[in-house]
Amino acid sequence: MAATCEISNVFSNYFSTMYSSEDSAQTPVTPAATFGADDLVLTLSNPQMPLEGTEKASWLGEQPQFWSKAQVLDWISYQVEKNKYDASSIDFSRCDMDGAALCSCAPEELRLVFGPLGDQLYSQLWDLSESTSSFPDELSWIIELLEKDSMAFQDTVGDASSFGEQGSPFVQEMLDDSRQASPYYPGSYGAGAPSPGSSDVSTTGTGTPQSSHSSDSGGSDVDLDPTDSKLFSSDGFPDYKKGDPKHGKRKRGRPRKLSKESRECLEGKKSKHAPRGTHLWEFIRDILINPELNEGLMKWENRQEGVFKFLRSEAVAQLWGQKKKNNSMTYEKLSRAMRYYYKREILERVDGRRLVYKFGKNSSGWKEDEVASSRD
DNA sequence: AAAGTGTTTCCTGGTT
DNA sequence: CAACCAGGAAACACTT
Repeated sequence: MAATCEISNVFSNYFSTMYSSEDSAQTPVTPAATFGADDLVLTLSNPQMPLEGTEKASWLGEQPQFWSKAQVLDWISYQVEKNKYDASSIDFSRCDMDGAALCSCAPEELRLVFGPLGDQLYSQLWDLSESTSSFPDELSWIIELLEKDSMAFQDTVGDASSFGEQGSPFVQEMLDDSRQASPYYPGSYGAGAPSPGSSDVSTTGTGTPQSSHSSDSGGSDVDLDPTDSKLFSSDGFPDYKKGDPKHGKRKRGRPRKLSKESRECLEGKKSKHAPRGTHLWEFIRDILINPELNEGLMKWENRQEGVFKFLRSEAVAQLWGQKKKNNSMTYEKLSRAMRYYYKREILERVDGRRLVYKFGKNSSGWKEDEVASSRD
């Protein structure tokens, strides 16, 4: 039980860190601070990573050959940063190439453009081409993070979970605030969210912290400037889910959030992040096929048939929300999206059983043999 | 730029 | 009664 909690914490911590790195989009080049050892994990777990600044690592999980020019640049700057290399000696004018071009470079060419770093880049490129070919999702990152963080969490989890257990709105608010104030707050949600698992069900609906009324998908938390979010939380701007339903008929459908203008303004440039295969059903699948992580969140009812069940529906919804940078996600909404899968036969209906779904013929990657083969 | 896709948000009504 | 389930509608973020 405690273990379950910790795992969930780590898991959600993973997501929050991973996706909060996106928040760093608008931070001015933070000097590379304190990353320790493993680069991959660091990219995630240390959101301060100056890195490409826009996303966690746009190039990750994709084969270098398919990288766009932007991804190539991201990767290069990542490598520069990682190696503490003096970027001034790089001829960036010659970096204007896409992945295919990059991959076709001979080591000497790379050396020409990047100097001593060239060799490093060349071998990294090879590693990546090999590893990414079987890198369908972020699971291995979760695992790595788990390994790294589980230690640390042993210490902190006690405190963290006690926060959640109290479920004090103040604590929640604090956690939220601190996250607002510092998007890099590690484990922001990790500490607060999963424990809501205990409180989640009871506080459903209203339970959404909603400090920043979020805004799904794109570099969002960032969309709201601090003042706005203050407005939102205190006196609720559109405040759909806050408590005054009876007040004035809401319009049907999804309410507008921020104007595109302000969003673009804050996003600055082209932080176009490709959803890249991370759909809800894949997210669900990934939790399920990772027994070390899904404990307490979901379970297989019938592995062969692809029947599974939500154990902590709200907690899963929260995680999904984190992934989408939308902390007002609820199981109610998540389940609506799940129901859309019936028509597309990504899921099959399992009636009469609450919280139970079944993968359909248009889903993949969950069968045991598929999982096994993707693992090595 | 318009369409299409995949949600997200809301809502009404029914079931467990 | 709360928590779910079913779907319709419409808005939205992104991609094509």
